[in-house]
Amino acid sequence: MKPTIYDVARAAGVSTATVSKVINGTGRISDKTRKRVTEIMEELRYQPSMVAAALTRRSTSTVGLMLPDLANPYFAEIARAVEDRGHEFGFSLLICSTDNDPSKEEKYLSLMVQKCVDGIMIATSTGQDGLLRELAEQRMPIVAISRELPSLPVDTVMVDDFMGGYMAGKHLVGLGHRRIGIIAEKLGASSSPERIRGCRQAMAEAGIEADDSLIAEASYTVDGGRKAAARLLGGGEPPTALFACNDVLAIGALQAAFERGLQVPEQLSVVGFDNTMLATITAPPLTTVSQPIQDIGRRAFDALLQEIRGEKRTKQRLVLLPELVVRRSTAPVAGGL
Amino acid sequence: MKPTIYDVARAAGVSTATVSKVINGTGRISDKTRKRVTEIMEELRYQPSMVAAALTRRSTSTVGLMLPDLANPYFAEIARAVEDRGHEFGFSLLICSTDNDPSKEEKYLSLMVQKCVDGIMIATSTGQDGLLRELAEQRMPIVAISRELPSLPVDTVMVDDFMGGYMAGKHLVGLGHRRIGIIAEKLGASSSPERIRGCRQAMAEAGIEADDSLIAEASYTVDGGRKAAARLLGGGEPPTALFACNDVLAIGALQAAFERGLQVPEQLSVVGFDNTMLATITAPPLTTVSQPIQDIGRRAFDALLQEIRGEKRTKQRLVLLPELVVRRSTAPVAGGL
DNA sequence: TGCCTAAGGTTAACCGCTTACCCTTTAACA
DNA sequence: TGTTAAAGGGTAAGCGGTTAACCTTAGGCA
Repeated sequence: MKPTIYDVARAAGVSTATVSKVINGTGRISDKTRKRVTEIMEELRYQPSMVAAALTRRSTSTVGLMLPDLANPYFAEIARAVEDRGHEFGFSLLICSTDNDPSKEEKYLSLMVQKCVDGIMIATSTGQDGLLRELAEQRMPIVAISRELPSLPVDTVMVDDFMGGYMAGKHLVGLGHRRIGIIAEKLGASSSPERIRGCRQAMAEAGIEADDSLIAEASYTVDGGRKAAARLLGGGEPPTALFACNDVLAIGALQAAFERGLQVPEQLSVVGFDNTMLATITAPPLTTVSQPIQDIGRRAFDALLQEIRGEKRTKQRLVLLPELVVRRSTAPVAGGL
Repeated sequence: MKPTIYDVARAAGVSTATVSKVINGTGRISDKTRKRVTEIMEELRYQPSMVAAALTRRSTSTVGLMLPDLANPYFAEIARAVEDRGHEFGFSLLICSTDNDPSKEEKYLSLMVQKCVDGIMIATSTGQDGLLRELAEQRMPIVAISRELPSLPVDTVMVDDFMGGYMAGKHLVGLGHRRIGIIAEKLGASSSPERIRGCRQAMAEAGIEADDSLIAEASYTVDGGRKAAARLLGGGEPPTALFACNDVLAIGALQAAFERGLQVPEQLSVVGFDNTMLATITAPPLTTVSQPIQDIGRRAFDALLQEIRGEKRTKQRLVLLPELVVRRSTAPVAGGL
């Protein structure tokens, strides 16, 4: 049987209170006693039970992380960043993949409450009513990552999607493109609309009229991107450049181009978004708008931690700047400027 | 304040024991009482605390998952598979990325013990002494995923690495290749050696002599693979085919080929291993040995669950068969057979 | 010498559930 | 009518820690 604090106390000839104080470095304990207790703990290979401690402390040192799919590289990278930052402060993670399924969201949210997480990070577009709203109103620490939960009193850490879209658009316009297709995620609550708006702003500044026939919706998969791109490229007057609202979709676009025998970037430029590791391994490597994923994960955790510790009075909204990473999937429009 | 079981009991005019029985469906409770208690719980929005329950039940319904890096697609996919299977049975996951750093491994192992996980899944090559051995000997449920822990009494779920290597080798040999370079992970305890052995077996059967100058070690990154491939391709009599011990390394090989101006597959064939999503997005798409990742995750969890429930007497070693997925990165050797 | 205080511990209640065991009521049955 | 037993629920002792409050001792100081 695993030794308990009682075993340690008995062996050391002290009370459990003393042992507890030694473990936590609280209270006043003489060096002599501290040393003896420490030795006994070592000897018994004692590991304090965090679940018992959690019960009295009313804190589990665990935070929940809800995301659409852990197998998606973007979210896996986010999760890793949060994990690392959390561990630095002694927190561990309860990760749940929702597949953007509202019923799973609700179920996992409830799980997190039952497991008594100290706070929740949400990287999934989610219903803003039901349990989540209830929790937010009860002041459960919550931070939204990369997606907004506009009607809820929670912290938000995200990238400037509009600016990112603008950068992508500007880049393409600068290369002389005037027919620019856009591939967007389906989800209403996703970040695509802002990215699109940004891209169109850049186009508008160059005097290019918005053309809704140049926007295609896709499901959040490579294949979704491929099909959407195929639709755009198969149209009457096909675009010379494609802006995909994330790297996964951009990869689909690359594939669609390949299938039509279009050279990238000579005959078609492609820009992605996120700058996941995927962008570095495509051929050609993908020009993309880079999200500071490490930073997002870290800041999001830090914000949550402040909430947990009650160090904050007001909800904050942190918007980080994206950066354009030019690789080899974009080039001046065919035929020159 | 969150309502407790006492609040529910009081409001329903019953004892906490009764409420507990209603929650867990144990004991004998009349329909009338059950209904009343259920209604009160709903009304109070009561969520039972799993941490309190864990303390008395001595079970947290949580399993630990140790892997090298959650941001690595292969492990992210494993994690996702385990997560899904776990949730089916009411278990959640405590994920820790070790970066193959022995000190982190030890630290996270200790964390898992303190958090009282019901079992541990290890997908990281790890020191087999220290805490892990101790736990294994104390019959803590443990299963090794994809890597063996030979000297420890634990269950193992893995793919037949030898066979996978053999399939890759056979495929290349069948295409007429005779100079086949191999890119291996560095780590001693990794699965590379078996994969290499399999590949060489296939070569030997074709009458090709082993040539150690055709093996290059790489760190587990795209860049590592790129450098290793560059070394092999830069040699005196360069190989016409490359077998990389995983997809990440294979992608590096693809890049190295591109840099040298070698056409894949016309001038160089490349085979990977794992069949992660990466293999589908490279250009050309990667021929690779497929691991049944879903299956591995699922089986591994099932084995662990059996251990946890004490339904098993003997340790088992489950070896799944890989499958060769031929895409477009391999072709008959230049110059024909 | 007497009083005060700091140092170093101890006591015991409590955290929110679970569960072995016990008690009461009622119906069945001989 | 008395006996049993099943049904339905209550009692209370933990689970392994934490912590407020309290106790004891000894040194400092007037």
